[in-house]
Amino acid sequence: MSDDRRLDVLRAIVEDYVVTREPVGSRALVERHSLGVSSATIRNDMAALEEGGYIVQPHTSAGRVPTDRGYRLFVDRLATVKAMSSPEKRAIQAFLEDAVDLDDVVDRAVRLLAQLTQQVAVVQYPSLRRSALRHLELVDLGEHRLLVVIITDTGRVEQRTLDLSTIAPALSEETVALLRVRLNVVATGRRLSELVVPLGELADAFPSTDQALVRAVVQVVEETLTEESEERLVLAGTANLARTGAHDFTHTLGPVLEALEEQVVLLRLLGEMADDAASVSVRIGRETHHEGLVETSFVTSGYGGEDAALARIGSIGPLRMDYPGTIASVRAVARYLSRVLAG
Amino acid sequence: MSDDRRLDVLRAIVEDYVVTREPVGSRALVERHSLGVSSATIRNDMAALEEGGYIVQPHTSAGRVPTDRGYRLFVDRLATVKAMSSPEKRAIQAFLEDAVDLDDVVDRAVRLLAQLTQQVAVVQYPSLRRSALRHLELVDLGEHRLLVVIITDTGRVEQRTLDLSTIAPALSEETVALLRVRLNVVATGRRLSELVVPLGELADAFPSTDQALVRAVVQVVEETLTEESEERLVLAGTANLARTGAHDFTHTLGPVLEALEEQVVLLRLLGEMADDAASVSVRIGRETHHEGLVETSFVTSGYGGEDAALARIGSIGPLRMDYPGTIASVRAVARYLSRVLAG
DNA sequence: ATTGGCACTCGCCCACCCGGAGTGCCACCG
DNA sequence: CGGTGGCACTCCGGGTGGGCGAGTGCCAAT
Repeated sequence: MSDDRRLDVLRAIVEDYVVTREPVGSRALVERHSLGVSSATIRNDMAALEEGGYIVQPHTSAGRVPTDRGYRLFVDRLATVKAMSSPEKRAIQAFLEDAVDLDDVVDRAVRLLAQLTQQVAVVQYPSLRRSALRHLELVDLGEHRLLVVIITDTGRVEQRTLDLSTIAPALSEETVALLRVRLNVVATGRRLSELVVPLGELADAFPSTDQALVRAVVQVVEETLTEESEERLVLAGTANLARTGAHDFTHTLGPVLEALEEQVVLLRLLGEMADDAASVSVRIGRETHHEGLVETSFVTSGYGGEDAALARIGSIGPLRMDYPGTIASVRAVARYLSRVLAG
Repeated sequence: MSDDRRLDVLRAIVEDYVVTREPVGSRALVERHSLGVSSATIRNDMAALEEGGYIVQPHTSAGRVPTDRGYRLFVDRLATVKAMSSPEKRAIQAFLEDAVDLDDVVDRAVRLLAQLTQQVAVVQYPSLRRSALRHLELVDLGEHRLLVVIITDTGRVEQRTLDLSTIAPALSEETVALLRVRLNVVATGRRLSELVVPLGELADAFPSTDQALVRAVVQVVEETLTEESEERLVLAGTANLARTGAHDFTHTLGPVLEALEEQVVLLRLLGEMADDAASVSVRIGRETHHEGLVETSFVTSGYGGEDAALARIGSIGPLRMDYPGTIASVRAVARYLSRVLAG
């Protein structure tokens, strides 16, 4: 008995099931794929695949459906990558290049990916922690309030206001100006990891009356760069869930929508997937480790950095999604997104 | 025949239907409400109400269901306002007051409203156009790029970057500083409507070499205050659509989700509703003028201004929603949101 | 105007049945 | 020993038909 053929059979089952959304039987398989053997042989192979946990039959006397494990084997060893056509590539690039600022780039990327995959797209904002700082700005708002603006080399702008009424009741224009200059000297062009120590030493250079102020500002900068670092997510295409695959979810898609609204869940998942070795990472069904997502798969890719990615972009769809196509789309958008951000 | 009783009947039908989600018949009505007449009489009234277009029966020999028109009459003349309990009020206020900045306030408000109504909540960011300016900041980013930061008295911060390479290749520190001071003198504490003329005159006070720069900056400020003025929307609770009322929508909830993703649609609607006289405005079914929303109703209220509202907050749910409850929740959250923003 | 009564209409539910797709197994073959 | 044709069996899905019950409209009586 040939192991190769069994894998061919699994591949055929996945491919057919993705298209028809119906359990696929042995006869249909030999008709639609040139496997060179009879349906009886396929039946034997199917029994073996079921034994191995790669497929199941919903009821006796029904065709087979891939399991999570079956999909996993499919994406790991069987999927043939689809290349994007040149016109598609050009369209993606052109669409992203037209963006006017970071918000616009992210917005365009997420809509584009939702459109390409006909699923739900997710884009994580470029990490502040891994970005380099371009500029720090302090603005005295009056009423003892100081605005801290942080600008990164990816174009991301983050702001925080700081209430100084208990710390520095009298805020002198000169102190602010001096602090602004020194902060920028220390911080510009560096990443957070290279920043903690120098920032900590900064306060020592100021007169004792101002040290509380300096420490407060430094603390806000550090907090913003760490706490909020992975926080922002943008979604698009939730309507695709209802449109294409209302029946892909056994009950309703309520739990899925809930999971998507809980950004914490997605952020944790994205974090886990960043640790995966490959550039494109796939989580199938239970591998998402979240109740609401057991009937979905999540394909993500890092973007924005040569060595370690700045953040991730991904697509969420039903278990029976077009894995090769989704992987190709996610990879392509990630690639061009990186290019646009670098340029 | 008493017109009053007919209205009572309509009210009873709406109230029952909202709870049971099933067509309500004459017998059930007299049992559950003390109308003091027999079911036969109710049947006559129902026939008249159907004649008037307020109710319909899905099939012959079924109970009656309110029409859009029936709901409209209900909210206009029949709904008895539910007062929020004091503990509820206190909880709302406390929850909103804990917010740390504008983004947080808006985020909390939208989640809170989604939770209270068990529907989809929408919050529009405070209008830039109607806000007063607190501060304008210019930051030289190098590489011929200038960052313009606009801060309003509601705490909203908006930023734009400006490419000056074609306008002012050599950007002097002094020019920027001078422009910053003058911009703030002119703009601080004013609203856009009071701002267009003075901003336009600003360039005249600069040497001719800098006028192009000044005009570019002024233009960006004006664009940001107008174009983007109503742009930002935040949603929450889309999962509630699937949870509570999967069967409230004849086909799927796909079209509804699509409409919600098209923020343009919601923005137009919010704009229209701002023109409505009352503080709380209700759109029922077709009144939304959007195909995807024909099976939903939209309850909104302005917030944040004594005379003209800064922006709107609202809740979207199925046609058969609890109108009095939703109206009460929307009004309450709007009120406390206004209070928090003003304080 | 209101009411009790009554004939009538349908939608819903359930039970039943049949066809067809698909399986597992077995005996047979190269 | 793997592959194949054949066959009995299972069981889902869909279609049919009948009874029930909720609800209506109408009418004659009060």
